[in-house]
Amino acid sequence: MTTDTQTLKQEFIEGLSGISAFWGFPKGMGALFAVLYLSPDPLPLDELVEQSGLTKGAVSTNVRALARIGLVHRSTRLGDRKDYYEAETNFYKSVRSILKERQNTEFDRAVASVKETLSKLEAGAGSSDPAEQAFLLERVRALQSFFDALDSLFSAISRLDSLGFGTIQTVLNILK
Amino acid sequence: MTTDTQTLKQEFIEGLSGISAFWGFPKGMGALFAVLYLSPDPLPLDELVEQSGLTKGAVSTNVRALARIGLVHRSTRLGDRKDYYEAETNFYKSVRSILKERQNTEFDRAVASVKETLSKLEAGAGSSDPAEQAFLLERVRALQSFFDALDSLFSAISRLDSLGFGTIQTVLNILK
DNA sequence: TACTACGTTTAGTAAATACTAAACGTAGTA
DNA sequence: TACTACGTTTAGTATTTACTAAACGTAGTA
Repeated sequence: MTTDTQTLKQEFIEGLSGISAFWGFPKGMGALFAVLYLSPDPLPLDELVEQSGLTKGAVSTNVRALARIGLVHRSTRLGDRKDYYEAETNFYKSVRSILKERQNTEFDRAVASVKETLSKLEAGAGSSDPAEQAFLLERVRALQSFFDALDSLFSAISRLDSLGFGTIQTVLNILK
Repeated sequence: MTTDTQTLKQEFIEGLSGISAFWGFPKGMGALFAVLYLSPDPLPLDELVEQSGLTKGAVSTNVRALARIGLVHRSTRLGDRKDYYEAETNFYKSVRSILKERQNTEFDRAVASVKETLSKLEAGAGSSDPAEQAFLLERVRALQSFFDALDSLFSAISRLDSLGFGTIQTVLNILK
C-alpha cells in the first residue's frame, strides 16, 4: 500500500514548516512556500488558505514576507482582481536575497559593533595595562577575521548558481 | 577622550549577545562567551555572575550549554571545589561541533522528511496522474539537491581550520 | 554530625511571537 | 449609489522562551 499524493504533499509541507522554523522564520512561511512549490500553477490567496489551513490574515502576512525575501512572486491577471503567487525555483537566488535582507538588520549591527570595538582598540583605547591591551587586541582581531571568513563563504554561496555545479564540485574537491 | 577598558568590554559583550540572539541562541550565552573570551584566565561561576549580570541559575544553565557545543571548556583545580571555564579560541572547531550538535535536532528531522518524500515519490507513491507525478518528482529532487549542496558547503566550513587560510584564499578566488 | 561553599534544579514571571477572528479599506460592478 | 469580492490591518490570545529568586543536593570541613 503506497501513500497517496495528498498525504505526500502534507508530509512535505510539514517538513518545510519545520525547516522554516529552524531558520527563525514562521512555520507558516515554510508551509505556504511548500504549497506553492508543489503547484504547477500560480495560486490565489484563498487557495493558499484552503491548502495551508491558515486564516486569510496569516496567509496575507506570510506570503507578503515570502515575496519580500524573493521566495515567491506575486502576479495578477487581466480582468481578475485576485493576486496569484508562485514559488521561486532558483534557491541560490533566494539565498542571496535573504542574506541581503538580513544584512540590514540586527545581525549586521552586532557584527559592526565587534568591528567597532576592534577599531577603538587599534586606536589605542582601553590602555590600562600594555599586556592586557595586547591580549585584547589579539583576541578581538581573531574573532573579526573569523567573521570575515564566514562572510566570504556566505557570499560565495549566493554566487553559486551563476557558477554552476561544475565549479561547486571543483571547490568541494579542493576542500576535501 | 578614549574609551576605557571596562566600557570597551561592555560593548563587546553586547555585540556578541546580539549575534548570539540572531543565531537563535540565548543572549546570555553570547554574553558569557564574550566575558570568557576577553579573559586571559579561566573564570569561576561567581565571577561570571558578576561580570555578566546574570543570576547563578542562568549562568549555570547557559555556560553548560556553551560547553555542550564546545565553545567553552570546563576545568577544575586541585583542592578547589570551583569549576573554571575558559573560551575555545578555535572557532572552526566550534562551528563543527555546533553543526554536529544541531544535526540530531529538529532540523535534521525536517530535512530527513523531505528526503523521505523524495524516496516515496521515486518508489512510485502518489501516482494519480503521470504528468503531476513527474512534476512533483522534479521539484522535490531539485530541492533535495539544493540541500545537499548546502550541506557540502557547511561541512566544508567546519573543515576550514585544518586546511589553513591559504586554501581558503584559493577557494575564494575560484568562486570570485 | 552539623556547617559551609559550591553548582543545579524548580517554580514562577515577563516578554516576544505567530496565530485567529473579525473589522476595515478599496476597487470594480450592478 | 449600494453591493460584492477581494486583500490588509487590528485586537486579542495561546505558546514559547529566557530569565530571576529561591529551594535543593552534595561534597568537603570543623
